Amino acid sequence: MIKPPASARKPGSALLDWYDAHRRVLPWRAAAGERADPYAVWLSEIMLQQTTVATVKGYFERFLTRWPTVEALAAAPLEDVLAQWAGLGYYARARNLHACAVMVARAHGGRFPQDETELMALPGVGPYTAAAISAIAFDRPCAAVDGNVERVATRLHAIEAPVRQAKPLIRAKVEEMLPDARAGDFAQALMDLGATVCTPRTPDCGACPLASGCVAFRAGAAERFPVKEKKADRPKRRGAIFILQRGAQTLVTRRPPKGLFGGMSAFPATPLTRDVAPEEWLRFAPCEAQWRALPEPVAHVFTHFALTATVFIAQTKASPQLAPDCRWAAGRDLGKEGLPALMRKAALAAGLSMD
DNA sequence: CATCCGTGGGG
DNA sequence: TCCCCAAGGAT
Repeated sequence: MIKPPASARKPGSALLDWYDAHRRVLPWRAAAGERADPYAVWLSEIMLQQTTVATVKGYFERFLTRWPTVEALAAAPLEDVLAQWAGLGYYARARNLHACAVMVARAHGGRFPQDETELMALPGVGPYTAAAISAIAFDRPCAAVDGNVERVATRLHAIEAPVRQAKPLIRAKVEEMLPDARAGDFAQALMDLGATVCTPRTPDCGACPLASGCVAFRAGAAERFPVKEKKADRPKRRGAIFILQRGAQTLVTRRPPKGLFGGMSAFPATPLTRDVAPEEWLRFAPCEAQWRALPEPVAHVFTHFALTATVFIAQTKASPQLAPDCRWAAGRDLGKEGLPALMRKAALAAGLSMD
């Protein structure tokens, strides 16, 4: 069959041709012409929220190996899921992941809904993820608008308004592009294009299948889009982390179910979202002990603040009075505790082996 | 609706 | 060093 020249066809068609030639091979992505497992699509989409492909790959493989089905994941203790998620960040995603698995397994008979609106009712599934699952797993014509697609769309139409306000317009523009068939491929093509060609800094417009219709490119100003709002400056905060050892054991706590590191295993610490002056640090120690501060604090940058945490270490022989959410972790199991990256940094600074 | 919520890599 | 950001969602 002879295809008409790309210029005479819908832009979505040129994009699909490009996708057939340049699509990325990713662990959660089905082979060309095959449909992906909805469970794998959902799992990958949750992990990929605000997280790079390179970082997600390993986590995705480990999750899928350990919990091959949504029923298996639903049957797992939340603590196991959180431990497996440790290091990925945004831990509410892991809590919602588990809650969503339970909901799908119990209320939906183990099958993910195909409809965008029904998907959005699931924990951790918002407008983008619902559209992505519906399109990729079920080939429904939904506009999955993520950061990549926002960038592509704002360039195509030279949208000057800050993306924050332009979201409805962007979605409308993407919906206009939706093809009659291959909705899943189209959604992934738009994201691949944004990730590999229509990149934030130096887009490769010469390789772009949509360049001929791109207003920003014709103006020689692709890099100017999307227009961004000013970012608030990151406040600096101080705090302390307490590592108490009893023989080969190390004291860990369970963080409260919400907030920073919600539900995660961690070392006792000052309230990390507050700036706590050095004079007050020892008030937050889990017990009385000969606390010794490491000479170099641990620096850790969160989305909305930068933390400098002094690490205190102490040994104890007796069994001190401890808060009820504390427990002793075997030294050789500390690596399996599933500690957030900050806590792992602290452990390494203290010379603990994390294997 | 602005804020909260992690982390690691690249320019 | 610093800043940006990467397949956002919940509240």
